[in-house]
Amino acid sequence: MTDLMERARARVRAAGGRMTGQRRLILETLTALPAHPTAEEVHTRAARRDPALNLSTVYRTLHWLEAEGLVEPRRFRGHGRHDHFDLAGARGHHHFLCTHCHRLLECDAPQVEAVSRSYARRHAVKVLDASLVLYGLCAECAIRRAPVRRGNA
Amino acid sequence: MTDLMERARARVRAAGGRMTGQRRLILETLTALPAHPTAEEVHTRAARRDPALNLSTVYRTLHWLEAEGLVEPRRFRGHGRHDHFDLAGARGHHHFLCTHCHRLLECDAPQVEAVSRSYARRHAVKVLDASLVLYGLCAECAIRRAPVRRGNA
DNA sequence: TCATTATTGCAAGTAATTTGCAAATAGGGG
DNA sequence: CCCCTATTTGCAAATTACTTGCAATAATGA
Repeated sequence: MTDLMERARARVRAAGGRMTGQRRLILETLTALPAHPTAEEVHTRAARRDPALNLSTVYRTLHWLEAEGLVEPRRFRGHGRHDHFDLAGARGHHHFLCTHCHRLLECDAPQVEAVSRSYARRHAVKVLDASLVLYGLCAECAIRRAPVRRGNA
Repeated sequence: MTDLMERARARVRAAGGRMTGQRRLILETLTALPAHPTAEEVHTRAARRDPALNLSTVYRTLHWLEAEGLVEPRRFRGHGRHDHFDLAGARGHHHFLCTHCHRLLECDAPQVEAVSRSYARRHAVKVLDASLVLYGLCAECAIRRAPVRRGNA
């Protein structure tokens, strides 16, 4: 059905693995859930459909997806010590994190590609991936919460 | 002496706290050590001068520095579950991480400032900080390890 | 259907970090 | 310079987030 499911199925076959109900459920949950869930969040949500699903299975599946390059673990400021799992898509997948409400948004920043190329050229390195995280106040918080005051008597 | 030390001293006074020998030692260690040490690394190095220094004191001091905005905890791919502590400097402090040797380098990418402004304008948000991490092969690894092959019979 | 072997659930284990608490000590007041 | 008191420390135990061993379960190919 989903792209993720298809890709995962292909990897399973290729490796002589098995597409179990748990894996299917976790994959569906991953596409249903908002981006960047933690393993806990995936588990909690998936457990609504299969209460017997174990948290270790979620971790194991997530790690397997990571090894297959379909998912990428990340950690964001202000979100404790939890790993968040990001569907690994094309390059140029960036984030905006509101330092007030801690909302985490996907963010387009196509210029990052050029920044990488520029850096690679200047330092003779090979850049394979890039991740930009912007921190600030989201539109809502920027309104509700007066931004930094300019000059003040 | 160092900027970090001075700034820390100021915060201590402002909060009616105390500048203990341990704090001084940890601050000096932070400036002496290469960038991004883990708490363990700070502790191991500092313990050369004060073997009685406890790891929890290092953690506590690091968290205090974090609260004061002088240091920033980060986690990098391929570096396990350890937090690395980055001296929080000016904006525009970015990183290059070699996916082969796991070397972590500071990286200049002045254009990020412009990317942030552009994003802020387009999405009506306020961007306060930005962090770019580039992944790839550092100069040495790019040589030793043949990069991705172009066309092949 | 059956055998094979990947995958799961469970419970115990780890590693990094945090916390409670009594002992130690910085730094202001005298 | 010494004392007083609140801040900080060291230690050990606790917690958190994640991992692993192993016997039971179940997905596939024959």
